[in-house]
Amino acid sequence: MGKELAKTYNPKEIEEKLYERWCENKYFHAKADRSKKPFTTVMPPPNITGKLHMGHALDNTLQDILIRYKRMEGYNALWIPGTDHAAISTEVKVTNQLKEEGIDKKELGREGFLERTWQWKEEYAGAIENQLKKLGISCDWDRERFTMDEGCSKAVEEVFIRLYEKGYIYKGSRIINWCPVCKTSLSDAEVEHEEQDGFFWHIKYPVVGTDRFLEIATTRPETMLGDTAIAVHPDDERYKDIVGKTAVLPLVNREIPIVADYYVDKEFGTGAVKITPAHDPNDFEVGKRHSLEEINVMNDDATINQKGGKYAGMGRYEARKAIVEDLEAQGYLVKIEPHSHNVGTHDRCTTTVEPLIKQQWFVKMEELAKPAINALKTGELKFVPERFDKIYLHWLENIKDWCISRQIWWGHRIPAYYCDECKQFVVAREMPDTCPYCGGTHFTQDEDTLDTWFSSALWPFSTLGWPDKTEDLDYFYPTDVLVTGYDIIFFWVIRMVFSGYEHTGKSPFHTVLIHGLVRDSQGRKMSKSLGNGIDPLEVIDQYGSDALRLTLVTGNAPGNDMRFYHERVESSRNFANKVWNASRFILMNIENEQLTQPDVSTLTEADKWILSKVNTLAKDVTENMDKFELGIAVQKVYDFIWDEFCDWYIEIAKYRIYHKEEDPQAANCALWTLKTVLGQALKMLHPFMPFVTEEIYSALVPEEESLMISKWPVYNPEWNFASSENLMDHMKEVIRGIRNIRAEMNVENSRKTKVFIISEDQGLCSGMETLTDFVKPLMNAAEIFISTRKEGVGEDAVSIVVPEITVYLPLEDLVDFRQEMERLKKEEEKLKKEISRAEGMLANERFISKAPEAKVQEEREKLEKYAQMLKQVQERMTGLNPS
RNA sequence: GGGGUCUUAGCUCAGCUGGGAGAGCAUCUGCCUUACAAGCAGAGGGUCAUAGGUUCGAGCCCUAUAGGCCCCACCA
Repeated sequence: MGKELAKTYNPKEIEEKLYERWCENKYFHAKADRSKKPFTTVMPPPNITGKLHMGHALDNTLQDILIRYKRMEGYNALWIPGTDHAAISTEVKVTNQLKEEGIDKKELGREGFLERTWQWKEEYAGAIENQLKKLGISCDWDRERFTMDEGCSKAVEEVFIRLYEKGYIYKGSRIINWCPVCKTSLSDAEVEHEEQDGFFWHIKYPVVGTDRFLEIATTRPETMLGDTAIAVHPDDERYKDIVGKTAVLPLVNREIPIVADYYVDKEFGTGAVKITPAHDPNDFEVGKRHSLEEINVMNDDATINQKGGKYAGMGRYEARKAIVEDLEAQGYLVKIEPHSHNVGTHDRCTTTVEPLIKQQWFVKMEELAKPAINALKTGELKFVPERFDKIYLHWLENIKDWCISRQIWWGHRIPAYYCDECKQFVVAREMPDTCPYCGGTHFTQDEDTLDTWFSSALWPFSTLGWPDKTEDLDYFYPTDVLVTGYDIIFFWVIRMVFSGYEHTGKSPFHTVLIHGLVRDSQGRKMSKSLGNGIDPLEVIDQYGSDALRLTLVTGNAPGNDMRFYHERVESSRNFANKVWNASRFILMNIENEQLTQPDVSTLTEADKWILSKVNTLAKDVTENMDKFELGIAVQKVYDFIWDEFCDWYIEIAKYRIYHKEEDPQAANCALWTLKTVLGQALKMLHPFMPFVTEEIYSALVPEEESLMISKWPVYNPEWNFASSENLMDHMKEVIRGIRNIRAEMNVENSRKTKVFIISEDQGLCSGMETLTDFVKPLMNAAEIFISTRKEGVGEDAVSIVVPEITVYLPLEDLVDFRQEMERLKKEEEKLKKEISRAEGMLANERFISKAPEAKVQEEREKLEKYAQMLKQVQERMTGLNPS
């Protein structure tokens, strides 16, 4: 900060400069150091699919607040950044980019495509890094990682092999979710279910050997080409006699059995279900139970294959139409009913997923899930807020085997090698020399890659060097807190936890801090299709990084979604400016001053009051931070700075500053207090608004290296001044009362009055006496008289009653006795109401006996206070009475 | 079908373990008072969704109800 300080805070001038300075000085870098306690967190790696959105800004702001706070508290704070290769998402993006250039990815081939995708990665990871830097986040860039870098890839391979050797990974032919556009299998978590309007087609199947027909209802008539049975409920009287018989599949003319299975719901549809084991997960299970044939009638692109006879080559919806037409023509279609049902779609491309039977790799989940479930029950892991426990547990307790193989190129290739001779495979770290089954010497690696979450599941320890036993791993792991949105608990958090237990024997973190989504001003999800996304960079450009950060962390409870709109950022920006200007005032006045710490005895009541306040603030804010109540914490700092420090203390301190020549010692007290309190406040504000605070602090305390590595304030009982706080509370009441009356009576600002402050409390009087010079401008007073007895006040004064004090403002010509009486009557009424409320409570025996003593005492004191005030009001009314 | 969450000032939301309802924005009234008009001082504005219950005491805990949002689930 130079001598010429801008009147308004200009973030652009300082943000980049400060960030560079922090980086150059390696403040973000942490290395293992046994003399300090570590605090570790890993960044949820953003996907390299595009630029960051507001959700990332929130996620990283929260992490930065925590890490900066812990760093200032003296922890060896490590925050590991990185990006995720985002397998399918990225492959889709690159494929589309190629398509725009008129290139089919198959033309490029695997190697060419991967080369192209690595280029993409370089470009986007770089852009993401720049965005994060604009946000001011203090992660250790020296440790930046990527889920497909060498170390992470090594961890992935190691995990795959270990789980395979343990029997937890297996290859099997099962029904999986298939995306016909991406042409890959998907895990259950990647399928989104959405309600869609469709139809129920009722079709009748002739029962062989009878003249009966069996009517079934289906939402997907095209799958009938693969029907291998009809199922009814075993106890269904309607169908009991035909169980065991066969029916003829219309159009196909295949004879299929009628089986009984408890899966069927008698009440639903017609009570008879066509069974297509190859195209429906439930039917697949039924098929297994009854040893039914599995007929796959679809190709990978969801067109009908040659098993579908005349429909071969048609798309699934085209085939549906043709089949329905044929059924109708041949008299098998009974009716069509509208019906809405859930359709599974691929979360990355929204294509309707097709259940298909495929050879895939799976992770057996039952055993892995157990310690992850236990972690929550023993408290080794906790969610903030707690309600996400249930979501986590419910998912884990119902977990099914995880399909981990993907038929795409971008990802970690499965370390399984097939013998070219006997086709058996070997899972190994390297391509084997000879086949253990047939002695063959030529192998081909499995073409498939792994689910993207397979590598991110290892993120908390793969980034610290695992599987090697590194010093970093030993020192920084397990990490402490994971910050992420509730939308990826299933995908990611759960998988990190069970992976952590399986491979390191520990939960990868003890706390998961969950946040919600950032929505637009109307509460809608920000999305590309709606075009309602707000670019964090644009907001930073307009209002500054600190303003964006403050906006994201205030006025929102953990785990809840928030709405984002410009007015909120504006008010955050205004706060940054407020801090800037208050500091500017202080800096202007301490320039060229040799401030010394005054003896406590020379401090005024006002100084002690604000010092006491900031001291208590440190305690409160620390407590909130430790409970992850970041929004509450920053609110308290905000209120302190704006309401207490700026609006009261600075105003009170001005008198001594302006009279420095007359009393340099008094000025020293005021300036020292201003500097000290501002310093403390800046520290507490720093995790939230790092730039403006650092910039000011470096001017305020130039002898210190940097605010971000300074010590977090700690509560000190010696700086707690209860009586000063009490005195100032009264003084503020008096001033507010006077301002109030003046505004109400339209007294011009230029009209300074005498002020008489009357209180029976001698201590209060002498305390106030010490402040008179300071507060004169605040109450627009010409002179202040303080006394225990009412004297020298004429009746043509307005009175203001506050606890223990009556204030008189001689406003002669403005005083209307009738009006003054009215006002006092209203005041009297109010007090009487308060008194009767307190009396009512205290008259309640059960309140006296059951409520805590402190509460009862509190009510007694209130009663006393109001009674006293009532007396003051009534005395004044008698005085006013002309009689 | 199961679970979660929300309903508080005109708007957006806080309100920690139950002890006299808060903020920001907006509105109204004065102020360019030598840090700040991105500001200062003052004001108005709420049956805390509804109905019960627990309690000396409920915005907060319990049970229903209504409406909104979200997640999970194999009802063809």
